[in-house]
Amino acid sequence: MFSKACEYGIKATIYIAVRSNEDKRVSLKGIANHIDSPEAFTAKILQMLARENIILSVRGINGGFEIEKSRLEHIKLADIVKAIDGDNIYKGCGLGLSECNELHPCPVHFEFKKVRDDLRELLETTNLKSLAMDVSSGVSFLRI
Amino acid sequence: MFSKACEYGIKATIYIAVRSNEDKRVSLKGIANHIDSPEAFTAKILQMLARENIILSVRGINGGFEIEKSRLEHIKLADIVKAIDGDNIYKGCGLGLSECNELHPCPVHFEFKKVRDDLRELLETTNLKSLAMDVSSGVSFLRI
DNA sequence: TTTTATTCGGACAAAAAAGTCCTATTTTGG
DNA sequence: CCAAAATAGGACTTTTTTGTCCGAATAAAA
Ligand code: FES
Ligand code: FES
Repeated sequence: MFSKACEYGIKATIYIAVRSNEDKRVSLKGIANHIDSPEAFTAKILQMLARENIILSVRGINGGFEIEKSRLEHIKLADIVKAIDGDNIYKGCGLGLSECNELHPCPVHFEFKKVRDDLRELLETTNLKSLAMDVSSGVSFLRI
Repeated sequence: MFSKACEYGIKATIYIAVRSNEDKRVSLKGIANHIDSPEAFTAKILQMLARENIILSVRGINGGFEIEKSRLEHIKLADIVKAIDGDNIYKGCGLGLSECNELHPCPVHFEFKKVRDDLRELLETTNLKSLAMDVSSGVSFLRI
């Protein structure tokens, strides 16, 4: 469904959100440990997210990653997915035709489109704050 | 969503179904042309599908691929996807946790599960015959 | 000012997915 | 039987994804 990079990106961002909500900044090492991801690879993904202004990175001692608290509920899962995997999952044809086009549909188009639109809806409406709250309260988990 | 191999596999199988429904057997070359896929790579995928008894392969002159007409409506998209990509798309966690478990859910589990189950439903209920009919009647297309 | 803890970024390495090529095998028509 | 036409399958190559390493840049603390 999502690439590994995107999975790590989502989990990392949620973890940063959890800690930012407690006014804590978190280091790469802390992130990689909490989401159980390869550290150096995670660094690359965090760089992408920082360049896209989804997270904020701070260099030097006591540096790390954070997200402005007030933005938490405005950042959607879709922002992260789009930054890492692009929007093919929303827009692309499920059978790989060059474009998904109602007027030239592939055999699964009409059924597939529903599922894809539900996924898009999910990603576009789910915000970081609620995801972070669930993790904080032990309702959901980022690893194992 | 699906691997390239799986996309080719689905399209190839639908095309074989179209022709089988007209009591024709079709060659690798014919398939690759009609679904616009790399021939040698498509051959590998057809071998997999033949080993899984989803399609029937016939060697030698006038050989090719076919599907028993009476089976067309009993073969589901899910059979093809499972044979090529496995069942991770049905069963796996959307964020890559080692397993998708209600009792230890990832942050997107409850929303994601709905979409995933809809996809599973779609794949498990869509049969080859109806897909082939749509292509035959010009309602849907296998290439471009 | 120096040391230390941190991210950044480029180059590299490994693994997986996608794709190619060639020979062997099978089948049928001549 | 022999030649031709087809799939089977193993070895190989290319591309993409995933992952590692290390030095440079930065910022705070000592
Ligand atoms: S054309 Fe294939 S999903 Fe729309
Ligand atoms: S635990 Fe992640 S989708 Fe179920």
